[in-house]
Amino acid sequence: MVTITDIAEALGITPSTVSRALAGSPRVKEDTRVAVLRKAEEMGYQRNIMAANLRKRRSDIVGIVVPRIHRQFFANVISGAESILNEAGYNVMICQTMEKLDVEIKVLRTLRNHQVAGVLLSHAIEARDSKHLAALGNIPLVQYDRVFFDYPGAKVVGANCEGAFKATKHLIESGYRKIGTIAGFMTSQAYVERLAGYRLAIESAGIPFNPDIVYENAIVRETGREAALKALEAGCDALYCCGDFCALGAVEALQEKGVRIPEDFGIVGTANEFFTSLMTPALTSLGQNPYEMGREAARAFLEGRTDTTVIPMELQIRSSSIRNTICQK
Amino acid sequence: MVTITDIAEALGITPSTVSRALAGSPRVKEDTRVAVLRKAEEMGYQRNIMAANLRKRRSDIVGIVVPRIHRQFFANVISGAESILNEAGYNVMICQTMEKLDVEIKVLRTLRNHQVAGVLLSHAIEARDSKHLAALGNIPLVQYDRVFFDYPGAKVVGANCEGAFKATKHLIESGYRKIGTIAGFMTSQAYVERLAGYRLAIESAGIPFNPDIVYENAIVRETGREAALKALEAGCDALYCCGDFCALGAVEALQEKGVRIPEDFGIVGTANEFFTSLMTPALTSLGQNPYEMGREAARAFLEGRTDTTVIPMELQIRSSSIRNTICQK
DNA sequence: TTGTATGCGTTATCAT
DNA sequence: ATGATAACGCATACAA
Repeated sequence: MVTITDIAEALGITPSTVSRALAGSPRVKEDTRVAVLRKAEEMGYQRNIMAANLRKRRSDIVGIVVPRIHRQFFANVISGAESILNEAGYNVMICQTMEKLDVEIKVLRTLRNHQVAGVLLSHAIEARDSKHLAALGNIPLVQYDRVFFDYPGAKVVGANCEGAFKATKHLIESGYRKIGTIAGFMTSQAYVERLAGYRLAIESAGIPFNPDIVYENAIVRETGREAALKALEAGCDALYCCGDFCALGAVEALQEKGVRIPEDFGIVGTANEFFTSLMTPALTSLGQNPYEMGREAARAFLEGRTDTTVIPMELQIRSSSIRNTICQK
Repeated sequence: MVTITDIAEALGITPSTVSRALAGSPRVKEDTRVAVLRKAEEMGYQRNIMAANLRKRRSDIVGIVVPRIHRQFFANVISGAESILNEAGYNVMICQTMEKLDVEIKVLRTLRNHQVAGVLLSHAIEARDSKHLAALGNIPLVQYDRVFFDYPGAKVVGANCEGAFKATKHLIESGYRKIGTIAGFMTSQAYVERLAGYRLAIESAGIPFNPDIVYENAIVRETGREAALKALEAGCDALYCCGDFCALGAVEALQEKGVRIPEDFGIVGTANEFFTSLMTPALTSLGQNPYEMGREAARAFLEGRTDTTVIPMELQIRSSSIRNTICQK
């Protein structure tokens, strides 16, 4: 393992100068700079990142915390963030919380112990408040997607309210009459806002908001099934779903009951996961631009922002929400 | 930031003893051990991993290199590996190569510079040989899924030959006659073996192997489409596909041509991605047990193995390869 | 522009 | 069982 001292000796100068030359400091003569660079190359020098980090009391790693890596949404956020961070010379450490609070706490402690340069976080469903985030100390934190607004610092969120409004309005315009919603967990602001957007669309259309057809705490396939069956019993003919997995469950449960989609019942999901386009019928879904969200979160960290950035959401209209012409009349 | 020196001073002992106590060394009296532990807890001590790693000349991080995080297969490998490594006190650094050789080289250099404890790698498609792996120096390497057999060290692979054999045999038993294969890249041993398994099944059934209906270099959706159209023209009535994405492309291209699946044409994919169960018809796929593969790769690292572990593959039979009774006659 | 001196926090070797 | 001391490789404040 060749060190800056080795290079210094080979060149008859001191490690300090080598260090400066390697760091591109202006306080070093051009000649010696090129000499150092060439020698370093020649000797196969590789900077010891540990030593540098210890000295600087900060690592070159940025932690990215996601609930689950399996979701296309988060995989895309990661890729987006990585694209920006790598360019800026940072490396990325990806951590999954599996939606569990205790894992999230453990993960944050690990990142803190590693003295990472920053953390991009979308909290676990189980995390009901922001208390545990303080464990990061003064490490810059950017919250994305699922954020706690009461915690200071940069945030990058989707236009949840606006998006859910568009999605619900689309269902209304498709001719559905009694539109319920699978609403997720009210402990998370993102879901609260989606519900608000849903409500706004409903009321804007002159329909009274009916809390009986708001199905909270559902987000996965199985709970989506249960919610859909309740909605059917309550006389609904459409559902705006806060996620694609619960929407999938809803579609399956309804189809098993002989309900035709979209003729009898309209469904819209959220996230625009890859599988939605392969379902029968293909699922209309509210896309969240995760790649762009990841890039924005990374930029927010790099620029030391403390404000909130909103990423637009786009409704990808497919078959599950379009009544055929006969029904539309 | 509280250090072992702080704890030592508070207790009137030396940093050495504190270090030993914290490390659980047997060379320290029980009383002082508990005293140190309690004091550390009380003062909110967090070990500085940088310093420890610098001193030990080795980090507590294991690098996991994947071509793309988006694939369910790799997401599951990661989760499996993580489950074992976290338990053993390691942290994980996930790196995507995007299937590019230059990115893979860069990533390996980064991991080396970080002096990671080990690397689990599935190489990029673009990597045609193992030359660049030497850049890791003496960092333990475990190759998984896509491996170079000419490079020494531990390997964890799927039972590709056996799996492809089962998949192809299944198509034969379903009554298909002219079975081609979308075969992937012959630069990768995994695909070579799948092709071998396919051939073995074909020949075991007394059918002569026909290289004209082997479609190489296809692996993504679009190339799968192209291969399927060629297969159709060549008179095939079934395809064993080395991946699920090329199988998806094949299904789509055939359906657009009015070919009915499975009645007219049988398809089997590989990897058992989530979306395969949602397609119409649902895609039969050869599952690779990625979670288990990740766990085995992690164990291979922990135990310092240098052999090859084979993970069985399981055929998940769905609609795309089962002819209805009328056709079967 | 370069050199000198020091310390980042830990672990390991040696001595006691 | 504990202490003293050095070293891991680098970066910076200060001196020249």
